[in-house]
Amino acid sequence: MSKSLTDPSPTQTVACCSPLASEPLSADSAERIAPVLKALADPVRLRLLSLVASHADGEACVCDLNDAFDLSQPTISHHLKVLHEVGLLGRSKRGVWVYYRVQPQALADLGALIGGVAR
Amino acid sequence: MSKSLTDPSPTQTVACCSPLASEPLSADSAERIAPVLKALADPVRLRLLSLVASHADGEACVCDLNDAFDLSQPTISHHLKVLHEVGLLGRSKRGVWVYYRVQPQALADLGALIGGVAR
DNA sequence: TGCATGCATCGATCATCATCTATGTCAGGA
DNA sequence: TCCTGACATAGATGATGATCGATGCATGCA
Repeated sequence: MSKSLTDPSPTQTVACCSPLASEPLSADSAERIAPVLKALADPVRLRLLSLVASHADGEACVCDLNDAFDLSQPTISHHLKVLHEVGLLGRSKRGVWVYYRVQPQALADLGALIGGVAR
Repeated sequence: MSKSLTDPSPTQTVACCSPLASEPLSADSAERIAPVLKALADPVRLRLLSLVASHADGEACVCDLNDAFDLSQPTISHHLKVLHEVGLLGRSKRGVWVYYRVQPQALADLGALIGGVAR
């Protein structure tokens, strides 16, 4: 409710755990990881994240993102919020515009957790 | 409806795409990837996959998995079916028992897609 | 000060999902 | 042949989620 606009990691990342296949996941860890995956598990959010990640300077304005979808502005805003809340996207406001950028470490941690690459 | 019990990859895996952060994901790719992530994005299914993956011989009997959760047998069966349908778990029946095993390549592909490791 | 623009929040709606109980199916043993 | 045990399927229900239109809140400009 009182989060700073520039807060880089609103929630904990997934850097907590060894890869899925290396040892049984605790119930607690699973409860912590699932929301991050759930945030990613939507076609629109996947494309949003990918768009932001591959944008010049690694960040993108909401106005640009809106135009890439046939969805209402509130819907895009909602999806960006979901990605921001789990720590996959950072957010900064400059003037009237809001820019989102990926958090590379969060993405790398998640990839390692799933792919089994040593942490 | 007519899937073989031993079918190793009921659906396409995620080996289709370059990493999320390397270029904007197409709408089609996103629609294909999201269901796999959605299958993973549940605490119970995360633990199930992890349990199977870290089990001796890389496979586990449903009876063992049931005992690890405070959930009904049909619920566990449902979750296993979800993981199987997206190609994350393989399945084989021996006698009265059914064994599930991870599909390492599917997991690796997914990890690379997210983590950005070159495919 | 007043207005337009960029984005977030609110409240509603329809769809999807996790879970349950009940039941079906199939294999093995008495 | 009948029964038991292992697992899947069916149908119902309460919860969560994706989306929208309406509205609120800043910022910058005239």
